[in-house]
Amino acid sequence: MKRVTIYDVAKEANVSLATVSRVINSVDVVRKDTRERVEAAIKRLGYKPNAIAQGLALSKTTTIGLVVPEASFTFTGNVINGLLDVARIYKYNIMLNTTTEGISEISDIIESIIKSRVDGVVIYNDKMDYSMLKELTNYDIPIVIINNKVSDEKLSSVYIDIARAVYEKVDEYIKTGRKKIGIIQDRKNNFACQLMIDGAKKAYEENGLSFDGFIQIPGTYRTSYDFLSDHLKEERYDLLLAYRDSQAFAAVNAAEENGLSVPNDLEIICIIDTKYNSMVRPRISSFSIPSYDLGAVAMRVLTKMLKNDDAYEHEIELNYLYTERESTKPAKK
Amino acid sequence: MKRVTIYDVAKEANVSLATVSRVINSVDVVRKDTRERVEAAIKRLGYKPNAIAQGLALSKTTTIGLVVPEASFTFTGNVINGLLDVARIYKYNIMLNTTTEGISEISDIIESIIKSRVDGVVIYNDKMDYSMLKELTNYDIPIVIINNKVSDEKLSSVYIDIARAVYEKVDEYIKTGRKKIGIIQDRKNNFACQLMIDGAKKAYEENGLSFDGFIQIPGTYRTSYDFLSDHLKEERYDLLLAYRDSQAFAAVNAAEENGLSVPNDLEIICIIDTKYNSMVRPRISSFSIPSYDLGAVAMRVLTKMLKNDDAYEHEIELNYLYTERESTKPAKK
DNA sequence: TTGAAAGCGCTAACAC
DNA sequence: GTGTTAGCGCTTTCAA
Repeated sequence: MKRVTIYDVAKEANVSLATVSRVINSVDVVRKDTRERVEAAIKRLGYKPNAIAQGLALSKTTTIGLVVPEASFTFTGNVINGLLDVARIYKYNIMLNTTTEGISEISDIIESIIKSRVDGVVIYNDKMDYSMLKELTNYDIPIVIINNKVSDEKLSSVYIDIARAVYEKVDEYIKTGRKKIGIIQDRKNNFACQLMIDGAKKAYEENGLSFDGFIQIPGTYRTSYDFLSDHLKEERYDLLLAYRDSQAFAAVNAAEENGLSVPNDLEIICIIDTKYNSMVRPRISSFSIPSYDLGAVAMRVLTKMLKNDDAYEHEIELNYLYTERESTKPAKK
Repeated sequence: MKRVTIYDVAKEANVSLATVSRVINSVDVVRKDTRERVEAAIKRLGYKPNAIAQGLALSKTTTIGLVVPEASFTFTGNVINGLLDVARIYKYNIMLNTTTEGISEISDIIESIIKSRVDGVVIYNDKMDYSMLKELTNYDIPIVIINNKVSDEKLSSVYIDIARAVYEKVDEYIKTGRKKIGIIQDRKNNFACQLMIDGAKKAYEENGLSFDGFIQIPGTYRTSYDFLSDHLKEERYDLLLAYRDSQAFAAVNAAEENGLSVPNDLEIICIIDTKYNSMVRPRISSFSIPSYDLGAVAMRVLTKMLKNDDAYEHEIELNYLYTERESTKPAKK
C-alpha cells in the first residue's frame, strides 16, 4: 500500500496541496464545499499526514523526550502513566529513554534526544547528573526535572520535599522517645536517600542529638535483605526508614526472621508508596508520594513552557501524605 | 543557540554539504584529510544531524513504536527493559504508547503510530484487538506481537505457552489427588486468563473430569482480595492459580485471614514472576516467565524484519520454568 | 478563497 | 574524491 501524500489528496480533490494543508490544519479560510471535497478525498484515500515532514517544515515535532531510570518500573510506572495521560491530551508523542548504570550512556541519550529534535524533555532520574543538564540546556530546549529542586530559564522542576517528610517523622519519633532510627541505603536512589539523611540530621540536631543511623549496605552483600538479616542481629533499632517498598519488605522479613516482631520490636516506614505496601503483611506504613501527579504535573508544566505561557511556577512542590499502616505503632491520639 | 545545520558545517569546513553527509554517514570514499576537516568542523560547531530531516529524506525514522498496557509496569517494565536494551544496540528510538481501558483510544494510537512513520511496531497488549492489527497491517509496517501466537507476512510474535504451563501443572495436581483447582479471574489480563482456563480444561478432560474452577470476581467487589475473603469461606480449594503477583498475594492474604494456612490447607501458584513473589511470606511459587527476554527477542525479531533478513521465525515460543517456593507443598521426589 | 513556490535539513544519484 | 541538484512531504508567505 503506497503511502498516500498530500499531493495525492490534492489531485483527488482537484485542489492544490496548499488547500489540503489548510484543511488538515483547520485554517479557517477554506470555503465549505471545497473543505468537504478535501475531507472526502482524505477519507477515501486513507490519508494520514506525515508527522516527519510536518516536523521538518515546522521545526516542531510535538514529541517530547522522556528519560527515566531503567530497572523496576513499579514506582516509575505511575509517573509515566501520569505523564502519558497528560501528553495524550495535548497530542504529544513520547520518546522513551532509560538510563542505565553505565555512566557513559548518558551522552548517548543526550545525543539521541538532540538528534530527534524533540520539543521538550522530562527527566526523572535519581542519580541526577548535572553535566547532563548543562549540556541539554545548551540546546535551549525546555526541560522539566522530576524529583529534584532546580530551576533556570528553560528548566523547571516538580518534586516532593522528602527531606521534610523524613524530618517531621524523625522529629516525632525522637520526641516520643524512640531515638534509635536507621535509614537504609538505597543504591539505586542515592539522591533521594541523601535527602532522607538530610531530613533526619536536621531533626536530630534540632533535638540536640546527632544522627548516625545511616545503614550502608556493604558491596559484599548481594541484597539489602541479606545484609539486614545479619545486621539486625547486632543492632537494635526503634525505627527503620526505607525508600523503596522492596527495601521495606526486606527489613520486615529480616526482622521477623530474627525474632523481632514488627511493629512491636521494630517499626518500619517506607517513603514511596506502591500497591504492594498494602498487600504484604504487616502492611507497610508509608508516605504516599503522588507519583502519578509527579508525571502529570511535569507534563503540564512542559506544555506551558512549550507554548511560552509564562503563567507557571518553575519549582513546583507536591504534597505528600503519611499513611499509617501496620508496620508502625499507632500514634497516640 | 541557533541550531547548526549541515550547511553550516559545510561552510565551516569548506566543502559541499554532500561531503559532510558522507562523513556523518561514514561513506568511505572521502579522503582522509577532508574527512578530518569536516569532523573538526562538526565538533567545533557542535553539530548533530537532524533526525527528522534524515527521516524525511530516507523515508526511514529508525524509530519503532511500542504499545503496552498502561497501569502497572511491574511486569511490563521488564519487557520494556529487554526491548530497550536491544533497541539501544541497534540505535532505534522508542515511541511509547499505552492502551487504556477506553477502547476508542485504540484508533488514536494507530493514528499516532502511522503519522509518526515509525519503521516498525511492537505490541504487548493483553486485550489484543484484532481490528487494531488488521488496520496496522494495512499500512504494511512490520509488527511484532508479544504474548500472542499469531503471524502473517509482516507480522511475527513472541510468546509463552501459558496454556501448556497450566496444563502441565494442573495435570500433575490432578494425578496426585488434588483436584479442586481454581483459577482467579484477572480482568486486566483476560486473554492470558483464557489461556490458563484452556490449559486447565485440557488437563481435566484428559483425566476424565471437567473443569469448573474459574473464579469470576463479581463486579460488585472492588478487589479480588475482597471477593476471595468471602469466597474462601464457602469454597475449599486444593490449589489456586493466579496470573499476576498481586492476585496471588490477595489469595494468600484472604486464605490466611480465613484461618487457612498456605500451603497446607491451600496451595497457591502465580503465573508471572516478579521480584515481589520472593519478597512476601510465604514466598509464592510461580512460573518464571522470561519477561525481559520477551522484550529483547521481540526487538531482535523486529530488527530482522526491518532489514528484510528472512532468517528468523515468525512465531517464537519462549520457555518458562516453574519455580517452587513456599506457597506450594514440596513435590515428592 | 485558492494556487505557486520557497524552504525546512538531509540523502543519493549523477556529474565532474 | 567532491560538488550539484533533485527530491522526501509538508507549511507558509505572497500573488492572483
